[in-house]
Amino acid sequence: MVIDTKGALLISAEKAVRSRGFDAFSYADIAQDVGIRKSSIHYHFATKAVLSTALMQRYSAEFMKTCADIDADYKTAGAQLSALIQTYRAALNEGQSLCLCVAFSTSRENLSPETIEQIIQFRAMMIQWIEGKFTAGKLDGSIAYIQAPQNEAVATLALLEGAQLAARCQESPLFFDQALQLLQLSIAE
Amino acid sequence: MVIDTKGALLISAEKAVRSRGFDAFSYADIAQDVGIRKSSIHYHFATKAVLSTALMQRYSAEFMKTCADIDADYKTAGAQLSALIQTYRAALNEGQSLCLCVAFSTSRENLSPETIEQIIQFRAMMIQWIEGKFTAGKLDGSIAYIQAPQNEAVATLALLEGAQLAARCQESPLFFDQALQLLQLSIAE
DNA sequence: CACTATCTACCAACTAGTAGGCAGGCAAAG
DNA sequence: CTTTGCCTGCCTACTAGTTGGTAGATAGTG
Repeated sequence: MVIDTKGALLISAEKAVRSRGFDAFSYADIAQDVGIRKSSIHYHFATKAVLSTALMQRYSAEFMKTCADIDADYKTAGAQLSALIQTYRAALNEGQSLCLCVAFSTSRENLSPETIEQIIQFRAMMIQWIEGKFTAGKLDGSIAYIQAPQNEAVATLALLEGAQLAARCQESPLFFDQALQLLQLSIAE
Repeated sequence: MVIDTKGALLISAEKAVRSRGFDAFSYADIAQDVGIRKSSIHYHFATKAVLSTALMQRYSAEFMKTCADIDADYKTAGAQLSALIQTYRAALNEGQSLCLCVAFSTSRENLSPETIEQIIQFRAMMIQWIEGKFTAGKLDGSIAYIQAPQNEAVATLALLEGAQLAARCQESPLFFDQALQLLQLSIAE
């Protein structure tokens, strides 16, 4: 076995949620994709809620790692923030998919409390990371002066997510680039 | 009959889509809400796709009217843009619902081509309206100077929609206000 | 023997959508 | 003025397909 079934299920489910949304993906879809029977999924993930939570947990952990990699690979706060924007742009997959967090957010009412809690924590983590970049950018001069780093961080996350939504709507990353252009311009790498 | 059934169905369906998402609302839900049998809906809207298109059409028309009202009620471009922000905030309904356009966007893959076309047109209309405010704001001095009105308009729509998503995530308009604060500050009413 | 991971064969509930009936209103024909 | 027939708007009863989930058997492995 090259990749374990549990992992394959998570990969398939994440793809499904990000491209079709939480309410529009079914066990049948990912079972076929992975190549096992629908009922066998329950061995790995007892309920859909358990799967969702595992999905968000994995996504959150991987994104934290991505952020850590960015911190290590880029020197200035501006370059780091710019790398995050590129990460969100790449996640778009030419307008085919969304950030898992965005895909989950619209389906809020049908999610388990645990999954919602993880989305909230993910957002909080992202806002904190972005805020850190604004604060650091003020010191190293790599980001144009910002008065309220926290509000600006919340706005930046909203902008990134909204831009993804816009790009997906038109199935083209053009709108993402347009929406992010002004933020990019305020960054001196 | 105080309100006709067709209208009642549209109202109920819009509420359902905006609070639960497109894929999570069913004919059974709105039938019960309106007080008729599930199958009777098909008399007014043959398929779900027809209903969706009607929904988006109505929404689009009403939003155009709202924009026209804003143009009539407020004098400066800054005040007009500010009124739009307030409209989006009110649509949040304390974090319970989203703009119909946002609610539809995540479910893109399951929508009919006609509905998608209408969403694209709605977005184009909004971007044009916002861009007009930035251009006018430059002239009447009610909005801080902006170099690229079109890109800024795309960014503003993305910010509004992303902020709605964020607020809904936490079921609180707080994040919406935080995200929009900086844009608000650049407006001198 | 026990454990892991999968299978087949179900289930009840729900999905959008269809077929055909029926009550009441309205309008033209007698 | 009444009869006839169509139209509107809803109904009951149904279909085929899908949903997440369960029960129990089975094959392979240590």
